[in-house]
Amino acid sequence: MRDVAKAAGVSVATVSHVVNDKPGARIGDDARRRVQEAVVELGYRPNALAKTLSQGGSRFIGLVADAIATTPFAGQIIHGAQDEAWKHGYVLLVANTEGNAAVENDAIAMMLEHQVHGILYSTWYHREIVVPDVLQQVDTVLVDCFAADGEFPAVVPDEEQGGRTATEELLAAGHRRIAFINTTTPSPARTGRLAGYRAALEASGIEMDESLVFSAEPQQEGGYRTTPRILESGATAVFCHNDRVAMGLYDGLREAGVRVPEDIAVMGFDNQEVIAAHVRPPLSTVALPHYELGAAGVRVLLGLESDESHRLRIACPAVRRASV
Amino acid sequence: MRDVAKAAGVSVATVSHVVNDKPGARIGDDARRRVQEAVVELGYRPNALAKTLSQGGSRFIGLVADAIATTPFAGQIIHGAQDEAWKHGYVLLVANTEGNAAVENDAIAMMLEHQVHGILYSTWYHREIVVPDVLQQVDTVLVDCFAADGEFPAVVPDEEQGGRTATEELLAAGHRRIAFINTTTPSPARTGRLAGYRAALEASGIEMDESLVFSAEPQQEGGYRTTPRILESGATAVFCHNDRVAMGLYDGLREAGVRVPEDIAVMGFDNQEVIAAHVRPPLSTVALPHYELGAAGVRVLLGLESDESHRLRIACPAVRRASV
DNA sequence: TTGAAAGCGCTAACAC
DNA sequence: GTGTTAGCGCTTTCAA
Repeated sequence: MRDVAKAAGVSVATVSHVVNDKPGARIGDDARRRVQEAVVELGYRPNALAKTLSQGGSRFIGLVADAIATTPFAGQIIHGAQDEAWKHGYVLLVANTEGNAAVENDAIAMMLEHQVHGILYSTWYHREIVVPDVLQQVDTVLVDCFAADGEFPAVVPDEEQGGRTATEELLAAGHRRIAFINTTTPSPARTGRLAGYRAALEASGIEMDESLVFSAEPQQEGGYRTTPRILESGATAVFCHNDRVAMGLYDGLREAGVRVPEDIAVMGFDNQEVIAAHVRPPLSTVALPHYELGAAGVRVLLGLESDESHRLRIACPAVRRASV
Repeated sequence: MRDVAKAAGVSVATVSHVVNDKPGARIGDDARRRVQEAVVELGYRPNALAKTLSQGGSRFIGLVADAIATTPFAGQIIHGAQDEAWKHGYVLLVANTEGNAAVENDAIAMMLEHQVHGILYSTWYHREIVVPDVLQQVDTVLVDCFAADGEFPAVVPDEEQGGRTATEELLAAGHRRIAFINTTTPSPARTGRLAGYRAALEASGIEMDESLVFSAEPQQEGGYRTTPRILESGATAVFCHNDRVAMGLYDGLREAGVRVPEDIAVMGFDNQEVIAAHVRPPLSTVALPHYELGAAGVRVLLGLESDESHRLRIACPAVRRASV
């Protein structure tokens, strides 16, 4: 910057004013032009760190994720967070902890030392967590998770609406006898999606038949194993707790010679690209709004959006393909 | 830091020395203790940015990725890069461009302004690229991609060794008539894996039968459609260009009533978790070493590792499951 | 309309 | 052993 000033024959203060296009600064057209020329001439780039130091308060937002490597989900959260952060002139500092508490602490310490404006603490599936102590020291928003006492603002997927949506898709296709393969794992997803399923049936005036609700491990295996009972139940449509279960169900159905969607309609949940878009037939499902979760996270961190309840629920939209 | 100095009754220089545990600095036990107490007392955290400013040269490494959101692969590169960077006291600045050149330029500019030590430029699948101009201004290493003229150091998967490994797995299981479903897309993966397949057969003294090499789109659909021809070929084993093709082949095989691995063995490539580990039977495959790619990338960036050819090839290990 | 100078939090050379 | 001081690159009064 000094060099630029020298080259343009002005002071560093003037350079600062023109490169930042300071509002209340009257700079002569001539000086301004000379500075701009010098800038390109010398290939000058401001030093963001020095700027931060002198202004106090950086433009960093920290994002700590527990499973960047193992699922595509974290990637979408990062993507959403980053787009939104950039939009407001912030930059993401990402740390991957793979669930290790020590790493997590180091990561957060490192972020604090880098003067992050705030931290987004995210998990790869929606759940309740206990928040690490260090986070008390900094503005934090929970993404895809929440604290028991609600002491931190959180952004989560709207599981119930998602379950309702999935069921409604099936209802809209004319089905009345709709099975639901729920997960065996206690989680907001389990209770929320079930509540949504119930709500949708009720809204359609269909009486809930408990024998149509099954439990299975939330993997392919679970869906596969449930197939015989689905077939016996006389259901004409199945809402699966997630896409992987649906994939297992596909396997079972195929072995039994039952066609999708002609003989039975299938609805998934999660919209896991590699699976949903590419099984045969492509799976209709409900998307987990990871991108939006990340984006909304930075919005609440920056105070641009908020929710009285401290728990912002993001809608899970239906993704129609060919299994319904 | 001033506060700590005051509280401990010493100078800031002394504080600096003890918090950084400076080697050639003789500090009295007493003073050291007082400083440490003051540090915890006041909850002092060094300002990493100020440190950077004063030392010149930051501890940031930039990682620009083209598809964080759409594949789990980028996540693994990030993870590997981050672990390795941390090991050397560096921190990752991540930017996701989703292939958009403008975004990419902004991202790189932002990194430069943050004084990154260097940049890792990565793509989600192995390919040749033309490197953006800005990267001339900074130490760069290409990860999972390479420049035509080899002007930048690159770290890529060893496709040929991978193809050889996959074929050897099948050979080791006693197969002699091994089909290969290659991709239709020109790429290092296509030529490399084929070369590896050839090399493995040759090393086993098996004459190459060109009619056993098929071409298919690198998706489920491609694998599915190739099934009839595989069946006609009389092959007892199939090496698929990737896991998705294998997944499609599974579908075709199942419909034809052919069992894996009893009637035919299948080998994939990529080790795409969601697919490979969960199809039925679990798919044996060869892993793309994304984690290692990221880690090796920072190593060469930091000058810890290098390759005369400017193209470091990382091994693709076999992952044995139940399809062979 | 422009420039001088103080200060952001820290390190490093050197003096004491 | 420990303190003084001069920067690091920038912003921001305030004076000229």
